Amino acid sequence: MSQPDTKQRLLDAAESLFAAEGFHSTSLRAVTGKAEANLAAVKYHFGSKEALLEAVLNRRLVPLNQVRQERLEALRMAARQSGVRPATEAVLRAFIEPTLAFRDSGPGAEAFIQLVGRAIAEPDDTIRNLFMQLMKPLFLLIYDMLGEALPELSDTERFWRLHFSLGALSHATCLAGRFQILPAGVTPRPDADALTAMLVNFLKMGMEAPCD
Amino acid sequence: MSQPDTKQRLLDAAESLFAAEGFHSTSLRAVTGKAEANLAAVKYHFGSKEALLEAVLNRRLVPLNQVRQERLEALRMAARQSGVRPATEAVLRAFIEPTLAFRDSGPGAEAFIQLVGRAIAEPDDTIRNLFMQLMKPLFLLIYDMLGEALPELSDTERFWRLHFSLGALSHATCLAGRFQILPAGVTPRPDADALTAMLVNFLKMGMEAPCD
DNA sequence: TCCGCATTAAAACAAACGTTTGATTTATCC
DNA sequence: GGATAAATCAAACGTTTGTTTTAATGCGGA
Repeated sequence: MSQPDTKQRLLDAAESLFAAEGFHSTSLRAVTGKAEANLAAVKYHFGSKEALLEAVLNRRLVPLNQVRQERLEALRMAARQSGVRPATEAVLRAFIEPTLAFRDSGPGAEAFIQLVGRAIAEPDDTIRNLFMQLMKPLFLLIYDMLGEALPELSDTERFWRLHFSLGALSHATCLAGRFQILPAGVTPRPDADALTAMLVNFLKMGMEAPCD
Repeated sequence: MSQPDTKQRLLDAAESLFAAEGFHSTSLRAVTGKAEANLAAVKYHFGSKEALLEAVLNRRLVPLNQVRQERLEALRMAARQSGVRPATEAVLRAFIEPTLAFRDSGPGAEAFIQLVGRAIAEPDDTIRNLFMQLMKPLFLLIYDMLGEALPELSDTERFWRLHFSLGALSHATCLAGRFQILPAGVTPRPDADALTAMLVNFLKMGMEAPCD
């Protein structure tokens, strides 16, 4: 049980608890308890609770963002070489597919995606800035690519439609099967492919909606 | 400054602070300080911090939900009497229009809508259940009406598309102009009518997207 | 005026929090 | 194998938290 490093165990425990209970509601004693480590280990390995959160975010978000960025850049290159605009669906898929595929890559990853979904709406400025700083280049990139895919859209429309899409995505990932309300005949936990298909299909039409 | 009742001032202060800082991050001392009331007044008037949150939610959400429910019910009646299915756009508008109009009805209302946007993704089960219990009838109603508007949609598709829509709405209300990233040429704070138009226009197309 | 009730006020409660210290153990290298 | 550094540990730090108690205050009716 105690095979990985203490540092890794702390990251795993923090990831799981921050996702399930929220950052402020999770005590360091709960983290070190779950990680079977000493309370002071957090200060030794990270320095503070906030630095621990930063490490949790960095560990997974940097590689994930790199994948998403590569897919978007590849799309941009293909569009420039072929001379045709990138398809809206392809842009959305380049962002969403790696996100949900990563979510299904393990229990820690699923918790992390849930944590990220919450970070977007985080009230605490320090935490939200921590997250937004990591997301800003990617946000501007997909905002830019949507402008290439939909040049007739006004900046304001494009900005808000992107936020609507991010809201839909983060809500879908945040819920993580914890529905209070579940009507009959509903699949509560579709896998990554099924959810990606539904989400991209939905957002593509919204993105391409004509402006009144 | 201290004109309204202590009870009202506590509700106003709690609403504002819970929305801005989050429930767990807001201390009762901050609430009573802002309300210019004694700390023990919370226990006297409400009983506990959680009961204060419940009162904050009830004060505004019950009347707002009643308006939304009435508009949805009116739509259902009109559809039954005319024999034609309700329009998807009309169903969405019946829910979203009162929500955003209410948001613009005052600073307290805006904070409240922000608070509600957060409550959907709240990690704490007690809080989320508190909120979901108030929202459940309305959720089932709009889920039902979307089924009337889009009978060819599978239950799972309808369920998830509704959640995508709620995610987009809650994200848009939660942000409340607090953007970290704001590209040039973007209107950061559209009024209720403009945001409603953009949102309904976006979601209508997503809702009506053909299934593969 | 005096009584009774609703409200407010000050103070303290135990518990939990993030943080820090200093000693102890474990591992690494010469 | 002994010295040096890394890592872990128990314990306490001072604050802050929600809650509770008890006394004081304000106020309307007999």
